[in-house]
Amino acid sequence: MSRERTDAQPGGQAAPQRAQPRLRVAVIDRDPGFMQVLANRLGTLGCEHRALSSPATVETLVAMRLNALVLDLAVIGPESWEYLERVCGRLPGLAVIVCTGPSSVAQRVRGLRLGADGWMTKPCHPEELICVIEAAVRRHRRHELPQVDVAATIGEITIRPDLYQAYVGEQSLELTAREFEILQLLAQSDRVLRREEIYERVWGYTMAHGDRSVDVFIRKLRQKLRAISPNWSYIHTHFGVGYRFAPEPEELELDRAGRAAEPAPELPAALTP
Amino acid sequence: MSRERTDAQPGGQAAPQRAQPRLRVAVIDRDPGFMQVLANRLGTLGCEHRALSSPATVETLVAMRLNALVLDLAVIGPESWEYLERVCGRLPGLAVIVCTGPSSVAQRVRGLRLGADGWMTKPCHPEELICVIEAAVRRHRRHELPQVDVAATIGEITIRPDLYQAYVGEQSLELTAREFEILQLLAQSDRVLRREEIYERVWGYTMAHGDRSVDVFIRKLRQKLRAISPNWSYIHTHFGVGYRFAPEPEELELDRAGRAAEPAPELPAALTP
DNA sequence: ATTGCATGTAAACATCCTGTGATCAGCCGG
DNA sequence: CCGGCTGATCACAGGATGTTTACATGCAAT
Repeated sequence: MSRERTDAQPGGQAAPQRAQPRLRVAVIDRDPGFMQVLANRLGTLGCEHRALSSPATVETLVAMRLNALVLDLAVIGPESWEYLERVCGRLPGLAVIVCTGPSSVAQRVRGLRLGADGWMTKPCHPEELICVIEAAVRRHRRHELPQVDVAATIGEITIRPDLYQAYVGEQSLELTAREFEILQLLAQSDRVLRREEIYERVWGYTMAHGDRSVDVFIRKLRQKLRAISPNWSYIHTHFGVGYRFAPEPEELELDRAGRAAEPAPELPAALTP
Repeated sequence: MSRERTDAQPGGQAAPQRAQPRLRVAVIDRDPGFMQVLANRLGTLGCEHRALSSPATVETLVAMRLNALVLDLAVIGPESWEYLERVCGRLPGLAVIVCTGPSSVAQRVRGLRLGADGWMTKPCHPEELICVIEAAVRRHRRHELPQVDVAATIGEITIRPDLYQAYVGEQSLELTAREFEILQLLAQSDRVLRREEIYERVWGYTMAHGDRSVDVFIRKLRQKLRAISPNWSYIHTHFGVGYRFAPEPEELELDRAGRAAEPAPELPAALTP
């Protein structure tokens, strides 16, 4: 049997233009005039912005939950390349624009290769810089899952993004915020998700090697799911790979001989010859 | 039957990284020298590239299944803005880089607002342009994988990258992660693969001399394949060389005289349906 | 046919992966 | 300030997986 969903996602996007959360931008620079003008303009556009006159630690940047970072390498000093690399490596979802004084082709190439999304040479027009930021963020945003705000029922579980909670009938699963986000992500994907993928999408930055957080949350989810909806299994482990969400009624019936393992869910479209 | 496959993967590591299909880039420009240099460099990087000296229709661009488009507005002429808008609107997944002569801030702002992902001013260094292309494409690719991983059926078995598993009909082969990766790699290649090659692509590093791991896994694969799909043979040994994947119905009846061995698979030709 | 490798097969062994429970630190409202 | 809740991290155990070894078999060249 195929999984039942009450609300199909709108195939093409378009329709549910949900108000996008305001852009969060940080600027690491020291030119007061430039910062002032930029701040004004960003404010007008409705961005939350923050100005820093010295490099922030990666952890700080993570905590700020930014969409974009504008960076003058001159402020960072000699270790600016490592800094850039660290930030881009740890926050793959962050749009990083280097905005700095005159540079050589080699420097620009290096910066972009390390993960920067754009490079503006000072002096530059604030409006143009803002456009570059917007262009970079636009790209990043496209990859966020088309957050569907409509409720969906899968198996016995109803997911209510508007309430940040899941239910079986009237009964709440009492999920915490993070638990809910993981459940929602899994339920939206029809495939095996690797831990790194889950972590990156939910936590917003790259998973450290050996981190078990995802496992622990999966366990909590299973616990709550099992408690409220026994004789269904929802989250399946793919050993050495990751987890996959698929509601399946418990087979009370035992193995007829070699047990046929779970059949392959049918393919989405009519691909394949 | 037509097997669909992607182009050979660019060498490089494998295990943690997923194999990415080659980049497809088109350039609309008229400067022969510039095009030449760019083409060389793109070729070296393993990109498929195509040069156009006049604007292509949106339909044409769609048909080319591009990842990135480099565009000199001067080539388009007066209606370049509408053209840019049309292309960006219709192909939101395409990275568009405008690479054109001197311009005003207002023009660059306009271009970026219309949806361009980057703006390079000519004359520019080809390497820098390429970095900008890569930066623009980078994010698009990050989560685009599910598209690429289409299921393929070869012989009796169906390979489902989204589930990290292979099936015959509804029945799973119960492959482990590594077994699946090897099967997938073999099935994607239409040629004999040396052990070292297999090892390097799947394990991600160089095979130690005398390591038999690949053999052992091939054995396990054959075992599972035979169990679930008898009277087909899939993995063929090339003595002193390596292994080759090719589904072949078992010949029950034997040799007419010297028996013609397996007929040579038709030559590559322009494969694909 | 005989010899030297290359490969197939099977089992023992070592390692890694995951599930689980417990503990600890930070945050917020009372 | 405290208590309750959430999320991070740890240690351990059991099982699944991957690696290595040893021996049997098969191929190719002398």
